[in-house]
Amino acid sequence: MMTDKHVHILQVAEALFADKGFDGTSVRDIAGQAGVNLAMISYYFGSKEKLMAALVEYRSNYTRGLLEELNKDESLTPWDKIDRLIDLYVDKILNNYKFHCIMTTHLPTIQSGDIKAMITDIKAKNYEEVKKIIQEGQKKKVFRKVDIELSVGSVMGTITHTTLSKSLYCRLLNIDCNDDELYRKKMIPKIKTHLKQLLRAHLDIKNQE
Amino acid sequence: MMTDKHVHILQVAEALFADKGFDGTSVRDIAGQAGVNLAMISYYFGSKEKLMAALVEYRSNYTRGLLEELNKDESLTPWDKIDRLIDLYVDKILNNYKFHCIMTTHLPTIQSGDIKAMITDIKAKNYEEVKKIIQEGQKKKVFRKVDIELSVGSVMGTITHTTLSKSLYCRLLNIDCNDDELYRKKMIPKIKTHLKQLLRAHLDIKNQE
DNA sequence: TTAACTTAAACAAACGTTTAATTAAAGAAA
DNA sequence: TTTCTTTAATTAAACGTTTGTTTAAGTTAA
Repeated sequence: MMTDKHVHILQVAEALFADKGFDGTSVRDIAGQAGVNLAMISYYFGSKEKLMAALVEYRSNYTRGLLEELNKDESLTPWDKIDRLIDLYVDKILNNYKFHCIMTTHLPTIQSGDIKAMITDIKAKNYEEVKKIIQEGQKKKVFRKVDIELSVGSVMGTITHTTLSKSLYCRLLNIDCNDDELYRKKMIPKIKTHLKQLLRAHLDIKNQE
Repeated sequence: MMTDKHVHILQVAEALFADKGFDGTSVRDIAGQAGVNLAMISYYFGSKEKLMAALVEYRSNYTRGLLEELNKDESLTPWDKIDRLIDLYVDKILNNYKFHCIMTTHLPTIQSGDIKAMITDIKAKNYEEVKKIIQEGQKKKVFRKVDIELSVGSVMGTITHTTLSKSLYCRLLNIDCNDDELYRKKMIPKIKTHLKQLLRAHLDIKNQE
């Protein structure tokens, strides 16, 4: 059972893991910052690794639902779906960038194969949903032939890059690196515009060569 | 002074950091795998963090030289330069992906501000070189107006994504995840083709809307 | 009264670093 | 070359912390 206290601990752990990494965060850090006794973490989750697994599961159930919903909507054109897809991912990642940092950067360092397989599963399933959108566009002769795996990779990679190289973009755009709110406010529309322009050129069947 | 032994330790540390992260790798691990005494790491580099700084410097001097050389070559058209740029980065990152993993994923977890600033500096300088290429193409009316920062980000992000989500791509392409050689052999041409197609559509002034 | 929750304290193991003793190498004087 | 001296390189052992986890006693709520 997941009480409010469980969730609170997960949220604190999330912020710490994102900031200092899995190994760089001690169970004492988490307990201290969450205001609970040290032993509660083991009592609640079993171990530090299982806490991580619980965090991943807690955060990952949400996205797939949104993707499946988007795919089912038959009133949308393929171009509409691409635009919504970009909006969805940019918002999701930049607004939960702490969790996203963990998923992309810190999880590979975890030695537990179980958790790694779990993540790959989640990514693969989300990828399949996006693939359907592109294939539908190709079937309707709106999109041209492209490398689907890497087209998805370019979208994900671009967004990830803006979270991983945040300090670089802050410097390029003259933003104070500690002002998260401002960074999101400036970057979210910028990334959306760029990705939509990029994919419009990339997918348009009129740009066939 | 950098002896062969220094370099050997750096290479061992690089592989371990890439695999298990900075905090996840102990100085004892490094010493053991490198076949040197534990105390030698402190004796040679001063501390674990300074070893990391030495590693970054050792690996980073190379790339900028290549970029500057590419930019000076006036016999190349902007499209040629884009193609060479992609070849350069894809080869560089996939062939040194261990180091690249450290740069992108593990370094943000290091608490030392000095090293972080060092990395941001390196990235910013490399970015400036790429920016010059795109601006030259725009000046010659070959490239259209695009978001330069994020266009570079899409290239870097795509390549990074293939190293960070290696296990996902292995599954999608039915490759044994442990066979690094095969992964590189299949992915390098695949990424190059995709990125060249992507940028051709993205940058071409004829696709102006 | 029973079960779930919470705690302070203790556990052994692993951590990065330092110490002090020893060996190897290099240079100068014989 | 040989011997002596000085510096550098290397080592095993120990340092004091911090790590994740467990224990056993205590509290709360049903």
